[in-house]
This record gives sequence, structure tokens and C-alpha cells, in this order.
Amino acid sequence: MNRVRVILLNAALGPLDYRASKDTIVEPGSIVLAPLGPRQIVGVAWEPERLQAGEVEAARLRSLLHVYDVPPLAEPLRRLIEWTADYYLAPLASVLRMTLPSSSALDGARTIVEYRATGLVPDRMTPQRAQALERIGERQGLVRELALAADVSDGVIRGLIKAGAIEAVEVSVDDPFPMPDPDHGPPVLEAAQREAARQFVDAVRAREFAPFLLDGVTGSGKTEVYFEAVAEAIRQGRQTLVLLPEIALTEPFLKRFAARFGCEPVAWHSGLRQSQRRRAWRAIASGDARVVVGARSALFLPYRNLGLIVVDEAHETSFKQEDGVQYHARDVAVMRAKLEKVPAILASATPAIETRQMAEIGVYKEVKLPGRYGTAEMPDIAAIDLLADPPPRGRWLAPTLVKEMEVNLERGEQTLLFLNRRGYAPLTLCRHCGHRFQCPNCTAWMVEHRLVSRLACHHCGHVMPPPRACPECHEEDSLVACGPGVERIADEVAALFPDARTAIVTSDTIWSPAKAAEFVGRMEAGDIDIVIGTQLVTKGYHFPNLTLVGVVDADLGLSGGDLRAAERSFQQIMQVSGRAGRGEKPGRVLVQTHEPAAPVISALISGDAEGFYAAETEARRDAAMPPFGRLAGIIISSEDLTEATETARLIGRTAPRVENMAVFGPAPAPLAMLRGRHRQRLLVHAARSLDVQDVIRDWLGKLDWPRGVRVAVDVDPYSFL
DNA sequence: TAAGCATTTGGC
DNA sequence: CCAAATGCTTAA
Repeated sequence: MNRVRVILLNAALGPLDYRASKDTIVEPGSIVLAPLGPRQIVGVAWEPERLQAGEVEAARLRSLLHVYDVPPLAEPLRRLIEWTADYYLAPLASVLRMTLPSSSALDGARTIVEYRATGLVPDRMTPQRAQALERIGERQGLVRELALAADVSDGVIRGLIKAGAIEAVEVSVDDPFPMPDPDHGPPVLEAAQREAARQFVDAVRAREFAPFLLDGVTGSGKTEVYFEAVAEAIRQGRQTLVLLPEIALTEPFLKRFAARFGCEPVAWHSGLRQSQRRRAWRAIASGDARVVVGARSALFLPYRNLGLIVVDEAHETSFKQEDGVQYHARDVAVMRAKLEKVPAILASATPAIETRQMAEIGVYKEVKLPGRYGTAEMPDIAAIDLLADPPPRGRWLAPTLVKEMEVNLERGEQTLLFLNRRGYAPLTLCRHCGHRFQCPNCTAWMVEHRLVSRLACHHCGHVMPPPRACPECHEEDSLVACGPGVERIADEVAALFPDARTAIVTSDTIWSPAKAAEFVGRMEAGDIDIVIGTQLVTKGYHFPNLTLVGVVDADLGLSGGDLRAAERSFQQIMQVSGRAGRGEKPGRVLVQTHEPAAPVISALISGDAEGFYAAETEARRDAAMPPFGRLAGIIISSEDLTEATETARLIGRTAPRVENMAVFGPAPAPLAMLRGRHRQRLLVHAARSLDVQDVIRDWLGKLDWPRGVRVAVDVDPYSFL
């Protein structure tokens, strides 16, 4: 009898021991099916010495039901799972869940039976049989398909099978993915790109951990450069993982990849169907999937033979997972590269201060691309002072911007208006009694979406039809929209330029790779003159005829006031500006602001990115904020207000006194209610040298709170709501 | 996390 | 009095 320690896919349970018969060796990493009470549940065998479990005598152990016939999770991945659970204070089972597919994908290789000719001539030949054999030739398929192709009945085919002229072959339904060809479409690189590519190729060959920051302005050809590293990994028969921030980005990426390597890579994202997920997972686990492109969740897949990790648009905050295990995919990617002993390339035109700092102190190697590729120049950025040059009442586009749009339209060039606000208006109120429409489940206004005629909460998804009368004072037609969203800007554009063809690009209109592809197609064909979009359009698109960008409200991002507000605004406007003038025509960017003198705006206009970064970095250093200090948020939530506040107070009261650590709060979270749960927050601020996770684990581990109260720890938080 | 069992609630 | 709803325990 063997004792096997198993982590079950159950976040509430620690590791449990099971029995396996003497002759079945269950090595660590094996995926197993275990009985749990009356249920059967998937789990993974683990090194017993690495996990504590309650001692259960051998006689009481139950037997494992099954060991799945898939490759066991390799050691580097097991260590990554442990590290992630440890660092982000998450249950091992929750991290493990991101690695494993649904149980149907684990079942044995599913095959179907197909038929093909053996070349054997049957003893008894008939005209139908001769016709069938002739027409079938090399073809292989189901009986029905062969009969159809040969224009004979099923019976004829069956007869031939019996006679031995046609044989059965087992075929896997998990079709292999096409193999990318590293020499399919080699690019023409400029000198700086060649030098950068050479460093990456060398690193892939070295088979050692090597973190890089690939830093170059938008349009400098970063993708072509890291593609050379991907090509090298393919040549070595090793796998590459490319992380992208959002699926909306994947479509143009897949096209570029296909142009370079002759076929599309394997995509991994939440939109995959069950069968696609199964096929991709198995190909990744077997090593057959050579290049995998995915969002965050592709990070924990069981690559058998990883050779390279790339994080594209590495500054994107969407790499931070905000529910479940609150991990930062960029940071976990670097850790995985370290454990797998492979290079990691973080590519960005506007790297995060955290990443720049790592390059600064020499932990990451910085590889810079100096200018834009080819003849393209960086766009010219200017501010529009909304106090000096205000839009007419009830309008949001300043006359200067409108004039530029008009000129651009006449020239037949494309314009992009950027406003990071979905819907028509962020707030609706009654002009008679002042009633404001609030979400019943969240501390948030209901946002009007006029295109679908709904009021929607952007936090919980609650929707309602816009009422004709105010629910408070019952006055009819008294509701007014306050402030602009992209739909309202689109209305304004339609009023100003009735003949212009416009498109709204937000997560409401571009919610699938197919939608993104359609939009890209229309842009490239010149079927769109003016795009109005949210941050979705700041990402990775390349439209040569897009020459004017208008930032509708540059001050919006600064209102939140968290530690990264200025940095984020800067990155966002730099990225959206980077969409302009990517072809031969120069680009122009107009930034509407109430505060043209604000450091962010003046840095953008003067092009002094370095100065801005330096000042931000110093401010962070002075305040001992990340990356010079550490933060962790503790979020307490419950449907019951009293329980939430009581628990938050308990946690605050029992905060340990530790040197180099301060605890702030509890206080009601800015989003005091979310999805029907009342929320309280604490913030832990500590020195870099302190193991905050350990302190918090110890602190919360001693406490008890009512069922129904959730306490979540957000290590290295990005959201302070 | 989810099933199974015990206890409470409330409809008639 | 019974069925449904709610709560608590347990899992190797």
C-alpha cells in the first residue's frame, strides 16, 4: 500500500492522504480522481514532505479512484503553484484550478474510427466495389463519408471492410495544431532591431533564466524583434508562451504571427469552447503546441517544454487579476521563467515604474529600440486648454479639435477620439427633484447606455430600462444625462459631421475576437472615418491612415487619486497617441485638459517621458511606496453591514505591532457596497525587507469571523476601491 | 466546496 | 402535520 498526499480542487480543504495500491506508482504532479465523502473530486499528488496534513492512520485511508493518463505537472510548475499560493495568500487549490482543465479534458484520448483502403483487392469484385475503391483512393473518413464520396451505398463500403479491402483506423479528435515555421516569413530588421533580436536569440539558446525589459516607443517594431526569439525557441523544439493583456488584442496579433510563421499560434482565453479548451490543453501538456498566446490564465498551463516567455504590453494593469487569486501575471510570468530556467521578455513602450526600477538596478536587462520603424515619426502632441478654448454648452469637443477633425476628414484620413467611459452618460438625474439613479447592489451610479436603451451598473452588471418618470417624484420626462460617455461623443460627432462614418469601440461593441477582426477589417478598408473608443483602442492596433488622435478628457484618470493615477494617465495617453501616424503620414495628437500645467500633461507635450518617470519614481521612493515599499489591502465583505464592520474592527484591533509596518483603517471602501456586499478596507504598508505575507497570515490565521464574511488579502494592490 | 443531515419555519 | 428552507458538519 502506498500513501499519497493529494491537493484536491477544493479551496476549503487542505491536503489529504489517500491510498494507492502497491503496484501503482503515483508520482508527484500526477492528476488523480479521489473520493471525498459521497463525491468524486479531481486532485493532484504532491510531495508529502512539502505539505503538512493531519495524521490519519493508514487503515482509515480511502483508495484513489483513478490516475489520469496525462503528463504529471512538472516540478517547476509545482513550485510555481506553491510560490503563487504563498505570495498571494491564496489556497493551493485555487491556484491549481488555473492549471487543470475541466475533468472531461482529462479523460483518455478520445478517438473515432475512420476507414481507408488497404490496397488489397477483394476476392469478389463487383462494379460498385470497383467504383468505390477507385473513387475513395487515398481518402479516409467515416463509412458515411466514404459512401458519399464514392456514390455507393453504405452496404458496399461495409462489404469491402469485411472483405479486407478497407480497414479501420483510430483517429484522435484532438487534431494536432499546425507547426509554426521559423523561416516562413523572416522580417527585414533595422540595425537596432537586429542587435536586440540577437540578444534574445542568444538568451533562448543559453537555456537560463534571463529577464529582459524590451523598451521602445509605440511602432518601433518590438513584436518583430521578440518574434526572432520565438523563432529560435521553435527551432529548438521548445514552447513559447506569449501573454497579451486582452482577447480584443489577439486577433491582429494572430494575423501578424501567421504572416511571420505560416500559421496561427494556439490561443488560450476565456472564450474557448469546451472542445477547443481540451484540445489546446492536451497539446500544451504534451509539448505539441509550440507557441501559445493567451491572456493571464495561460500562465499556469502545464507546458511540457517551455523555452521562452513573452509578456507583451507588460505595463497593462489588466494583467492584475482582481478576483479569485489576485495575482499579477507579469510578476508571476517572471517567476515562472525563473523556475523553468528560461528567458522572460517584458515588452512595453511605457513600462511600469516597478519594471523600470528592476531594469535600473540591473535585475532586468534593458533592451532599447530607439525610434519608430521605417519612416514613421512620433506624433506631435499638443494640449487644448478647456478653460481658454471651451466647447459650447452641452458639448465636449473644443472648437480647435473640431477644426482639426474637419481638416482630417477632408484629407480622407482617419481620426480617433479617446474617452475612457463606456455608455452615453455616467450619471442620470431627475431635474425636478435631483434623484440620482444608483445601483441597488453597488455604491455606483447607473450608467445610461442609449444604444441598447438601458441603465447599467458597470460593477455588477445590473440593468434596468430607463424609466419615463422619476421613481422618486414621479415627474415625467424629467431625467437628464450628466457628463459624456463614448456614445454621447458619437452623437456629437454625428451632429458635427453628418456624413462621416463612425464606429464606437468599447467592450460593449467589441466583445469577441471576431468582432475585433471585423472592426480592424473596416478600419483597414477605410470604411471608418472617426473612431470613438475607450482604453480598448489604446492597445496594439496599427492603422497607417489614422493621423489624428483627440483625447477628450485627459483629467479623468487623475481623479481617482491612487498612487498610480499619474503614471496610468501618462501611459494611457502615450499609448493612444501611439496609434497616430504609424504609416508614412505624420500624426497629430490633441489633448483636452483643464490643467495644461499639470506634470503629466506637460511631460506629454514636451515629450519629456524621462523627466516624468524620474519625478514619479522619486515621489514613490520618498513615500516608500512600491516598488520601494510594499502594500497589501485587506478587504472585508459581507451581505450584513454589521458583520462586515465588526469583522473589520476585529482585524484592525488585532493588528500586530511590527517594526517597519503600519496598518491603516478599517474604513468603508470607496466602493462601500459591491454586488450586494458591504465592504470595509484596511491597508498595510511595509518596508520592502519585511515578509508582509507572513505577518498577515499569522495575524488573520488566529482570528475567526462569522460565516458569510469574506476576508480577501490583495498583495501588491492596483485597485484601491 | 458541496452533500447530507438536523433543526427551524411557516403554510394549511 | 408536513414540506420547504436554513444551518451546521464533515470530508482522508
